[in-house]
Amino acid sequence: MKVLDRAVVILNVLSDKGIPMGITEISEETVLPKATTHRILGALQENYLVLQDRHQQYSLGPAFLRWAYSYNRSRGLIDIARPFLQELSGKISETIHLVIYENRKAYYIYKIESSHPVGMLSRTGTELPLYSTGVGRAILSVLPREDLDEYLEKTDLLKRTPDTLIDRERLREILKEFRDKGYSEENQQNEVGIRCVGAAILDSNNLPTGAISISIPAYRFQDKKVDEYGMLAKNTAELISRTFGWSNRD
Amino acid sequence: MKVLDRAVVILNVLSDKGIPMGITEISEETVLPKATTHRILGALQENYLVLQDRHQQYSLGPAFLRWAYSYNRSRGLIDIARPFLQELSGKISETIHLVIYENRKAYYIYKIESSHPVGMLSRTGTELPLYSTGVGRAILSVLPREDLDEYLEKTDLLKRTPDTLIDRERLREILKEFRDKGYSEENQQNEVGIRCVGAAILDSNNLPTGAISISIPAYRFQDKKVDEYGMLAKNTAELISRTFGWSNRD
DNA sequence: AATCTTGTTCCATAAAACGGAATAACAATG
DNA sequence: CATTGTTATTCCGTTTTATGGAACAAGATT
Repeated sequence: MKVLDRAVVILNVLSDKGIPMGITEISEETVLPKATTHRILGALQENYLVLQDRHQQYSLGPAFLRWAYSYNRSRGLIDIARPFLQELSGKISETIHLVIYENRKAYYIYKIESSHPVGMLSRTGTELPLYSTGVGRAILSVLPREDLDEYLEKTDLLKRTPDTLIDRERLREILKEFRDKGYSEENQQNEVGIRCVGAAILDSNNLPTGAISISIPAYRFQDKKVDEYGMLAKNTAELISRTFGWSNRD
Repeated sequence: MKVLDRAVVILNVLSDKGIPMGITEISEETVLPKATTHRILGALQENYLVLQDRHQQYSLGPAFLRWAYSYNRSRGLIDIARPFLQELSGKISETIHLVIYENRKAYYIYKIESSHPVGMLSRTGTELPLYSTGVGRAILSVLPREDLDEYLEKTDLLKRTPDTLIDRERLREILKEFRDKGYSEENQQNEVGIRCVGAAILDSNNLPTGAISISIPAYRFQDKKVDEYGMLAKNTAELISRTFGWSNRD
């Protein structure tokens, strides 16, 4: 795949130089024929990967901001969160999930199994319900009012288990409680036999960028343990949030 | 230059999704044959533009960080503007946008949301319409006559909302008014429910190098407030322009 | 006005991309 | 554990596309 490699070389040269370059300079630096350089630059320009100013000087374009931002979000979150989840996993030997909240949807991106071994990306890409999962509820609980309104309006609440709460007003109430407590709960709302606590990860804008949860078989997750685990989730999420740029609640 | 265009499409799909994707999903989303998708992804991977995890899921690679950094550095606009926007954000707790005007096109590059910097935007890199946005109108209003003529000639004015003004002559008139006042306005021209004021950032040649805007939900942006916010935008843009080399209007 | 430098276009040729279809690897199911 | 349904990867003859030397054009410099 020659064109692509060459395009990358050109972009790297532009990036290294840092200031706008003429086509001759680029073609010398990349050791590519001028005609070829010209053609590739033209294609790059059409895609806003490079810009050409009024003196025919080329420089990198703004498209990279978008891609870099995206890279930072997904990859960055895992890298930042991993050590904290490892630590949490040392204290409790239970299943821990990390999800990313992107485009108003949540996806699993990382998982630590109840035994210490680490499982990666079990079923990435499958969107998971916000109203019935620990992670989802944690995210909903910290959402701005308008966003929550929109979510509740557009979403069908389905009985995923016999216990699933599908009353919108009641859901609002418990989300309010979760927000105050700093962690969310869920008892066999999404899957029979599984009980969860969760907490949201916030960015510098106080918006949720993801969430973590601790999942335990319901039969051995007694009520009296909920607060203990909930606070663990809350504290871990807070540490991750800090590293992620979050500074203070409200 | 087909491969390049297709590669860009693939990267955009990955970027929009935000999380790792399988090759089938990518090929469906991009409407490219699977074999082709596979080949291009392979080439991208060799250049570290995409990463493939152990479950054959692709995501954007770290190469973009380097390019985005370089882009930002060369365009010092953000750095210059940031403190002034911060200051403005302290006075009003509303959403503030910074755009760069480059090659006759405008792009969002920075945003502050109710006094919390958001930084790079996910939508950065996508061109935004000049005739219907606050920032765009601010830029058009200070353009030399010939440039405006050319813009109006070459651009299709589309009804982006029911209210969008698509009459060229009328547009000319209000741009003239904006130029005299020093700030632009826009009421639900680009997005229903959003009302803006904007002001252009000028360089030493008196040409627009960018613009800023204040966006407020239309229902609480009363007419009587427009001039107050407009002047704030104007004054802030003027301070940035000065630091950017601009000396005096006309 | 002449000359040098840099950017752009041409076009026959060679090379690279194409994509339908076969195959292989994996996961889910019964 | 065999079977079925998915999803990823490889193959390869064909078509399209990129190639780059050279001619040309546009500025800049002398």
